[in-house]
Amino acid sequence: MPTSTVEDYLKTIYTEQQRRGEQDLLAMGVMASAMRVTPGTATAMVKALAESGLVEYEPRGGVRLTGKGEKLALHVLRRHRLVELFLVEVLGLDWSEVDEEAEELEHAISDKVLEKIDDFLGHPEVDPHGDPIPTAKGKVARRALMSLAKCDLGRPMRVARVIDQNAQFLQFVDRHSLKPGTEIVVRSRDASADAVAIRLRNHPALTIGTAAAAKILVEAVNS
Amino acid sequence: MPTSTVEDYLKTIYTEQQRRGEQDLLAMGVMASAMRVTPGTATAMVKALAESGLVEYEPRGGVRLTGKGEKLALHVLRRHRLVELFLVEVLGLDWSEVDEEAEELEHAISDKVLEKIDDFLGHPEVDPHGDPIPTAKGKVARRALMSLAKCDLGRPMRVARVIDQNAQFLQFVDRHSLKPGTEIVVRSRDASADAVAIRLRNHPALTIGTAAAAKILVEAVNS
DNA sequence: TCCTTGACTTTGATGACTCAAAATGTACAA
DNA sequence: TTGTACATTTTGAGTCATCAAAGTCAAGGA
Repeated sequence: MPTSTVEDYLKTIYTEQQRRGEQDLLAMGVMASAMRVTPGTATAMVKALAESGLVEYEPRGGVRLTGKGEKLALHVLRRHRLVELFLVEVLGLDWSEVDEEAEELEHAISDKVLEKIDDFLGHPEVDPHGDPIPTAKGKVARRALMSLAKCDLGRPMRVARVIDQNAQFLQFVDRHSLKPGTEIVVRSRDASADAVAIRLRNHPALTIGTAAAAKILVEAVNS
Repeated sequence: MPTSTVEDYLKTIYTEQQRRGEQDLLAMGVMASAMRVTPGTATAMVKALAESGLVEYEPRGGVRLTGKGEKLALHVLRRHRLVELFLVEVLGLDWSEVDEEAEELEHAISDKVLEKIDDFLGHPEVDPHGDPIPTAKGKVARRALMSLAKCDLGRPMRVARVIDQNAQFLQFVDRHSLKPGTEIVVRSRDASADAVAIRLRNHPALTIGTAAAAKILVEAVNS
């Protein structure tokens, strides 16, 4: 019976932690802006989470999840991602809008319904954006992915994950057929121009900025 | 952006109003117990709803929905009932458990998802219990139904609606194949025994109490 | 008419979550 | 060493929904 606010804080700590590498402690300023609350609010909430044993909090240091907190965060993430996939696959929503919808639904879905959805979808491993879906036991499949900003040049790759839930960006990705599953080759990079030139089968050449390229993760095509 | 509490109060006022005939004003005591809060809480909330123009409140008289309040109540009911049907039809939950699930989901579903569900289900008119699903515009199809406690004796009827969300009762109804759609004949009633004897094709004779019979609504089989 | 009873309302408090703004701590630059 | 700038924490306050318990009203019986 954690409140949905608590669930949101834990989810945010987990995902921010992932996003910023392993820096261990997450600063309160980052917390506050990720949660879109004032710094004072973040401090207060994090202290409360620490009281509940869900996080460890070091004053003026930052916050990190405990085992218990991570378990709950992963459960929330499982709900979020299964719901996203369900909305896309079954109800036909666009992948750019399901994050927002799932934001609410993830707090309202019981375990029973969740597992029905999981069965219905055939126990998928990733959501529509390529984000891994934690198992009911809290295991997350790890994949070694590279971004378009860093992968080998000239080598055939496949888009595996897009790390940005912004609807605008997702629509851009879709318009250029860069959704997970697409095969792609990075032709060249130009650091000065901050640009990455890519090529897709049956598509005109495309050049995107490094920041955008960094948000598109690929894996080597093994064949 | 009404809170889910507000939505629950409005839904309760609407359904209680329906249940108790047209008595116009709903007493605060009824409100309080239907919402499972103390009388003081009900009074306070109803006053707040009156401030928002969703209900009319007469101190020591009771409460009734305004047009605006009824519209919102019907929208909540639409969400609730479409979700129930979806859970039964698509995810395969038992009809005895979907009311509880929908209780949460009804507050988390956007209009966009709701209409996708409605499309997916083919614009159904009733939920798994036979309760009418209001249209997006707030129209409720009215049907002239009789309960097993009052309908004609010996005449073929079809179960159309079961007015009780209690899981135990719904399971009982299911066990005896009395779900909506089933054809049924009331053989006799015995006021002293408080009993109603019924018969279904391919089933042993069954006698149920008047209170249970009153919760099962039927319509004449027209053929 | 008066009193009792039961329904209802008011009052004072609480818990969760939030903000604004004041206070504090810290790290780096001079 | 001493400021100062900036991140963080603290403080005081507000909203929403709730309860417990005290207060009030109104209707019917004596």
